Amino acid sequence: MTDLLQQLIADLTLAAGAPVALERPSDVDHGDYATNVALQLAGRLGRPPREIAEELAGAAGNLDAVAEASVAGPGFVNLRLTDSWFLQALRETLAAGETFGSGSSAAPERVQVEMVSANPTGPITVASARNGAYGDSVARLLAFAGHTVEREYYYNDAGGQMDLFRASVEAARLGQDPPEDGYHGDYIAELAAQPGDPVPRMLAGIEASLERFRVHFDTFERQSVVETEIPEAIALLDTFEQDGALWARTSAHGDEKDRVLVRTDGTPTYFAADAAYVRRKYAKGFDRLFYVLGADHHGYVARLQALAEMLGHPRDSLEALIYQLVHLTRGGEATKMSKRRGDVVFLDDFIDEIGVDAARWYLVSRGHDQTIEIDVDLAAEKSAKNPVFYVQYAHARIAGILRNAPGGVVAQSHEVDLAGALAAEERELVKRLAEFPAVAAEAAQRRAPHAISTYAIRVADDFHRFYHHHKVLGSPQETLRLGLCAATRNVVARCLDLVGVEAPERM
RNA sequence: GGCCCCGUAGCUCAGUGGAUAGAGCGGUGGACUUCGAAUCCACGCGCGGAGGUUCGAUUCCUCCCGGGGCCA
Repeated sequence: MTDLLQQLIADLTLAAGAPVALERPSDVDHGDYATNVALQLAGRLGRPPREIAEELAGAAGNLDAVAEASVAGPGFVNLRLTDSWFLQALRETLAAGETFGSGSSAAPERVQVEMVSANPTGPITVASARNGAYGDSVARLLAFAGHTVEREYYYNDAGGQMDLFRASVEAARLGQDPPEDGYHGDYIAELAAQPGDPVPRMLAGIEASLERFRVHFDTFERQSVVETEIPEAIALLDTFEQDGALWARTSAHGDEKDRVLVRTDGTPTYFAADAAYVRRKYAKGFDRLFYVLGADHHGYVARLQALAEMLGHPRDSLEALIYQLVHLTRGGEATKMSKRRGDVVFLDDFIDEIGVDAARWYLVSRGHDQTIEIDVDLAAEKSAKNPVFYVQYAHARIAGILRNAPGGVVAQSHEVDLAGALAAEERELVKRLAEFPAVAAEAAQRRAPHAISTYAIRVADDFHRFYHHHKVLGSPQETLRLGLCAATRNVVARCLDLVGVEAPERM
């Protein structure tokens, strides 16, 4: 929310005597902004909503920013704002520059986002790519909101899966079939062709794929290291012995049942490693822990939160971000997603087909609670029709206009001024840009990067419409319109960055 | 059997209490001697079903139906 909008809301709240929320009416003829506060107050005050609305409209009409305030429908107050308000709003976004919309968090935290975390038994798949695309965008949103963010990748370097993986590579070296349920595929043959432990090389390959995908990790954590701290973690938990095993009393902390930590034979469970890992994370000083998990892991959330609580942290300071699975189809037929059978779609192949920008956009432009269905053939074939290019084109188009500006210079924000009445398309675009801080704040709070891509399309839409109707260079309003272009470019570039997509100067 | 997610336009999806529910793709017809036509403009169809909560429900609650997932 811009300062100007906040000021307007504060003034209206004072006039109404109750918190006012402004919204954009679906029909612009209703005004620039509207509020339903009279409808909400009517029940509480026992008065007709229209009567309250009339009073509020009268008070609002006296504000400098308001050109016209009217009552409509059952008790909405519609506001039309003055051109000078729009000018100020534009100046504000220009003056903020790169920081426009940032720092929305009232209480910045140190947070860790743990994501992907696939064991290095094969290349990253498209399913894991959704984890990375979503997790990384949430991390970007959180950082933009003012939090300090670390991205971590966690993997099991010592379990049965890794033994099977190494055995599969070894079998390939000897020209034998892989063990039962072992791994195969071209990548196994490639790893077998090189000597030594294949695990570090596999991990390096995964990291390279993710870097190419613009998902960067600050830290890599190994389970073999975490496991050494199991005793310290267990000492801090609420435990009891039964049937010769050691249990965590997770049922007293929101989990559906208690969990075994140490089996009767003395070996720790995976859950014990989880406990050590959670303890280690908090010990590093994080206020909040994010686990980005596929929907098939939703059953783990309660026990992880139980661990947080037993370790003395609020259970909701450990947040699981659950995303639904990706279903790939090829020519309308479902493709199998079994990594061990080697018929899965790898991230690198996916990127080769549709590009990093389209891949990242596609994987976050839907709600994380929504199953994604992607026809790989269609995505590749129709990439030029992908909305991501529509948004990128708006950026490139503006870059072109600004290159052609006299001297290549755009006026400073305070030099931007009105030159006659603003056109409808100009007012709509300014309003759209003014929404950005609220959109970014809500996207961060809801951990919902798809709100950014949805918004970016609207910005591009408003800009293309503005551009089509109004000449920028050489017009009497050149300075103002160049300012509008520059402000739009900043917002579009920021939106693209928040979802990991490049903002091209030329296309 | 228990739990989680989802049913919105022909298709893929936005919309977590407001006015006439929006985009993209696909379809039809228009707009380039003009700063970038990868653009713009015009035209159609829709909230799975039944109750409840209230001034008002696609949105919140209950049940049912349908799709996906996890656990047992």
